[in-house]
Amino acid sequence: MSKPATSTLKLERYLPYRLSILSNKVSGIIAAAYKDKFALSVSEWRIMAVLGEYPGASADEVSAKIQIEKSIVSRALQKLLKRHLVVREVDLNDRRRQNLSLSKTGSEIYQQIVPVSYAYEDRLLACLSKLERANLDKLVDKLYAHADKIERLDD
Amino acid sequence: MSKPATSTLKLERYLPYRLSILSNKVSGIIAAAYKDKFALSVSEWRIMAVLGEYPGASADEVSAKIQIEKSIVSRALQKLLKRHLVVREVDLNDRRRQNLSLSKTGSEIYQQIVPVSYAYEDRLLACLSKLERANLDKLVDKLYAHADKIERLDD
DNA sequence: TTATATTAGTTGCTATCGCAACAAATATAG
DNA sequence: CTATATTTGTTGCGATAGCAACTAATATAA
Repeated sequence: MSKPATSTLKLERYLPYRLSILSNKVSGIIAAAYKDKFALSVSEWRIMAVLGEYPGASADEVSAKIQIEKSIVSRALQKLLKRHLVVREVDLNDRRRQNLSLSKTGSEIYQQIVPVSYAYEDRLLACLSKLERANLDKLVDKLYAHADKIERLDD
Repeated sequence: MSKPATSTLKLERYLPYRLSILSNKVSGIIAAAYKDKFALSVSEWRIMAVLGEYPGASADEVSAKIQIEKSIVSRALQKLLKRHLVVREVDLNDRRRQNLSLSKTGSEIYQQIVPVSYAYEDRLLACLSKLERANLDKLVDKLYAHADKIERLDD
């Protein structure tokens, strides 16, 4: 039996769409919390998160890590620097490079946000069993790696 | 054993972040295809997708369906109307409302995009077994429903 | 050395986002 | 009926996104 000449797309069952809605919903909830409690956008918070994990990273490394365009990282950094949440110093071995890290205040805020973030994750994952969580993790990893491959093929 | 006073967030293992990266990657790949082949943004395509499934929907209904702010829908519609991909007519029973549907040209483009969209989905899901796909579907559904609940609690 | 290419980061520009204010039509309350 | 509230859709405006051009520093090649 051949396919009908005219078909429709069931948006609600279409995985790319479903991922996008789910991700926006989840990010939206957390973004609101960050914004309310710490006056940070998701991008700003992610930059701080990278610097919490990798002190001394450069803007370029941050950009690559969180897959945010370097111009956006640059402007988000300007805000974080102005608020003295992040400090930077020119790398003496390579003066193009600027090493970034959380300031004392930045670290304190970071330390406050980490448990809040994990609490949101826990709350979100509360609907899944331990096995389901492990499965989800595996599936997302697989898709992630595979999407990377597709992306490279397309270029 | 109590938690250490200082902890870091492993961004790469943080589900909200992972979902966001995965979703952006997937959407980005498909967005590029829509843009190249049909000069449509993802929002524009989604509007067309809703109208393909539900001809006669109003802008508000489209907005609710795809969870895109009504101002964005309004402006995206202006473009689609200008390109004559969508037509609209004032509802005679309620003149606030405007019934939207794909034009003849719009339908033709829609018919071209549907298989392309499914092909991308297939290609993305090629890395998963049938069982894994079913699992993913179930997990996303669960998270989706649960995130909705969390969202409402927060308001 | 000098010329060229690459890399880090910033900035200009345009398009989009998303909230809030708004106008017009309709629904509801008194 | 009149006044008020709600609903649909548009628009103003500030914030953000993201491409591309740019500067400055470094690396590579001749």
